[in-house]
Amino acid sequence: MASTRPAVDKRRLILDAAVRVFARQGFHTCRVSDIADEAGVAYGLVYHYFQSKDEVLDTLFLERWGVMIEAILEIDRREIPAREKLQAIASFIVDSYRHDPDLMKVIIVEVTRAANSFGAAHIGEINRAYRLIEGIVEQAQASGEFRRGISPAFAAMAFYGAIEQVLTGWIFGVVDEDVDGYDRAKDYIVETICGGLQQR
Amino acid sequence: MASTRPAVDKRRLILDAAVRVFARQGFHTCRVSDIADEAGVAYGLVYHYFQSKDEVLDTLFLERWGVMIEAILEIDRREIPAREKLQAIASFIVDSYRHDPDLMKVIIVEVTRAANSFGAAHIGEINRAYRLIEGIVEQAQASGEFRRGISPAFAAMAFYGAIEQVLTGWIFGVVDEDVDGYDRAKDYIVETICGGLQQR
DNA sequence: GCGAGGGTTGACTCGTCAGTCAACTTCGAG
DNA sequence: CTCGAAGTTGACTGACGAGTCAACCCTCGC
Repeated sequence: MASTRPAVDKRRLILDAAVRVFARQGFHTCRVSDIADEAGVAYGLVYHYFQSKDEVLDTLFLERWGVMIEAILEIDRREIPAREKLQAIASFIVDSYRHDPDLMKVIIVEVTRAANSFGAAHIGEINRAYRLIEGIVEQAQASGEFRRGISPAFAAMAFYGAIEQVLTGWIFGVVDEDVDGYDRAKDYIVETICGGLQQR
Repeated sequence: MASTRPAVDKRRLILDAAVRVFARQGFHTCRVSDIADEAGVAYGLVYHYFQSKDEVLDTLFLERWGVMIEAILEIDRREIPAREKLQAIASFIVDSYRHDPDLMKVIIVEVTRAANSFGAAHIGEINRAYRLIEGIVEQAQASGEFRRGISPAFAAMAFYGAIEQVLTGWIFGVVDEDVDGYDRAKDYIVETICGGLQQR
């Protein structure tokens, strides 16, 4: 019963507190002391576990983005139509938001879309996700499931951009998030990107 | 010949310099003195024309966003199919980027997608644009040009999100911007959103 | 040529905050 | 019980940068 680890993982406590603080105030406008206060630990402890304020956000991003990349890879391995793969990816991302809106808000607002600071630093990781989606579209075009003539790279951007925009709508609070709203959103996104808006 | 105005409009000079500085360094990481240096004016002059650093960015955003809203309104007045309206809007936004990439970068990165700072402040203006696009989709669904079953609000987000994502690709420098790249991009976006990826 | 008002200057103030560090506490091993 | 290492504390420092302000310079009307 005597565990060699401390009862509570303070490092985790700090990371979780940072998510809430970054989501509430934004990375640039919050102070490190806000994170420490929120976590209920001393100021200095943040610097015991992390080299800098930046490293806290880096850690949060890399942790979560890694999980997402893994999920996309797993989905891509399945033997299902491309449309269902895209549906599964949209589902995963929307569910990530449903499960932890603060974390997704931080990742999107402070990293994925921050061209001058963290976005530039993690551009490689971000691109890996795009390219995986691109690959799915490419293969579907080769197999005849998707029509040719639309660049897979642009299709991937349109798809991912549509998802992020919907999340942004929730983040900004301009779209209501009722109970079934999340599942409807997934369907609308996939239906728009795969099926198109036009009458057929 | 004797103009009552000074030969050069220093206020304009400051705004234009701010665009370059914000684009290069980001709003939070640049100093007011960087703007003054870039404009070739004294530090204090920035505060002669603007109440605060924030007001400089607010001004840039409101100026440009107003022009865009006007453009969308004008396009919406035309008697053309919805698809062509969307094409014209995509065209306008992409051309805005082509004409002044720095300004568009600043508006997207620092305002449109900044949920905690300027985005929240200008949420009303940002929403006006979404709702205009939403209206176009709604009308097209009523007229039978677009199929029903996709929420116009989500369609608008998907459309606008796709555009912003492509611009973001250019901003991050992950998509090459060759001469005809801009026009191809417009077509891909509209073709994806209106026609869909799937084989028909 | 003189005075007034707007335009322009940049040194300075003053608050803020990331990061440091020396001291204290906890706990397990011997 | 004792020692040491790891975990934890928070007061302090040093840099930095937004915003102020008093003085300076034009130019134009009289």
